[in-house]
Amino acid sequence: MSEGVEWALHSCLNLAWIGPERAVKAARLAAYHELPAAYLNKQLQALVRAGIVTSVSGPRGGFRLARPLARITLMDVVAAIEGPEEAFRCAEIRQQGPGAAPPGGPRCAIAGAMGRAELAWRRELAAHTLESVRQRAEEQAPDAPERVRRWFAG
Amino acid sequence: MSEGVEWALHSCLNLAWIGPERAVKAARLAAYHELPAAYLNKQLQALVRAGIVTSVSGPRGGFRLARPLARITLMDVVAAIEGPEEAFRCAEIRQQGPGAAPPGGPRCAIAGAMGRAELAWRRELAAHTLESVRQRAEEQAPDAPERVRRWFAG
DNA sequence: GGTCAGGTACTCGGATACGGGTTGTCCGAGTTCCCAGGG
DNA sequence: CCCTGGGAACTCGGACAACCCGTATCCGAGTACCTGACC
Repeated sequence: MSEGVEWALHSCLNLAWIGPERAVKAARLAAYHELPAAYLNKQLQALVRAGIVTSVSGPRGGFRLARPLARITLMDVVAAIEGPEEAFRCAEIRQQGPGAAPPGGPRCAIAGAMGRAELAWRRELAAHTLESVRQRAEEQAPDAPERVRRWFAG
Repeated sequence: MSEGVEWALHSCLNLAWIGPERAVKAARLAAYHELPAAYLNKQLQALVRAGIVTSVSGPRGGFRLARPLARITLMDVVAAIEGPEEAFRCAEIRQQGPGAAPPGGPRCAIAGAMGRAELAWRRELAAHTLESVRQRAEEQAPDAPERVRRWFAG
């Protein structure tokens, strides 16, 4: 899986802690974790296309969350970065060569089983919102929100 | 995910239908679905290293299942081909840059949430054996075993 | 003093290179079978 | 006729290239702010 997913998730949490008052530019979000600024910008563009964050150009521009964390699931972010297609793409090789199965039949049993597993993964991702992740993070490190706010303010 | 997983799963089912009496060479397994023979051989080597199939060199050589389908899970095959490492590899970026979290603390909440989702995926894969997949496939196409056996015999 | 137009600086957005990993191919190591020769 | 040794053919196993996607970067499009002049 692309590491851009991890960057996007951390950036969303940071944006939430900073607050919706002002937009934050990509370079500053990147500097907080020493990431390549231009590349993080590219990932944030994907979040914009998915409607998770909004962007403003020009001075005082940057990114901010499009909706509260409670309405953003892990699945939303993963789908925005990785794309909507499934990880296990069945090429239907059973319909190739001498062993070709008659077309029009039911779905390949292998594809079905792999699909169910991937569905479990997606369900788990869709069941957890970033709000729950934030709560857990604040339980573990209660000073995290304040520290983020301070650094991005200065 | 590597498409070699799909090839390996189909090959295991075919090996089971052919029966453990004689070994089947990689080129013949590949021809059944018009796959590149040398590359399928490479994937089968991974299954050998994982102990899922056994190999014999020389004339009359080839591959055969190392144990019954009931003792081979989808997880076994995926781990053999894809490797044991997790798909979501947390680079711990929160410990880099000005926003570095104090080391030694609990695990990153994001990594935890993603890890739970991936665990659900792995649980689902580990819960289904190839035997259950075979049963389902035979329900959908009762003549599949006989067709496979015929083709590989001739 | 207030208003407006122009210029400037700043940031996102998409088009453009680079590198690592999956995909694909090849030849050598090892084994089995066949065959000829000898007892 | 039976046994044995050598050779040959066949298949796996790992080393070697090609292609593609994820990584990284850069410059142009668009916008807000500031400045200066004008009313």
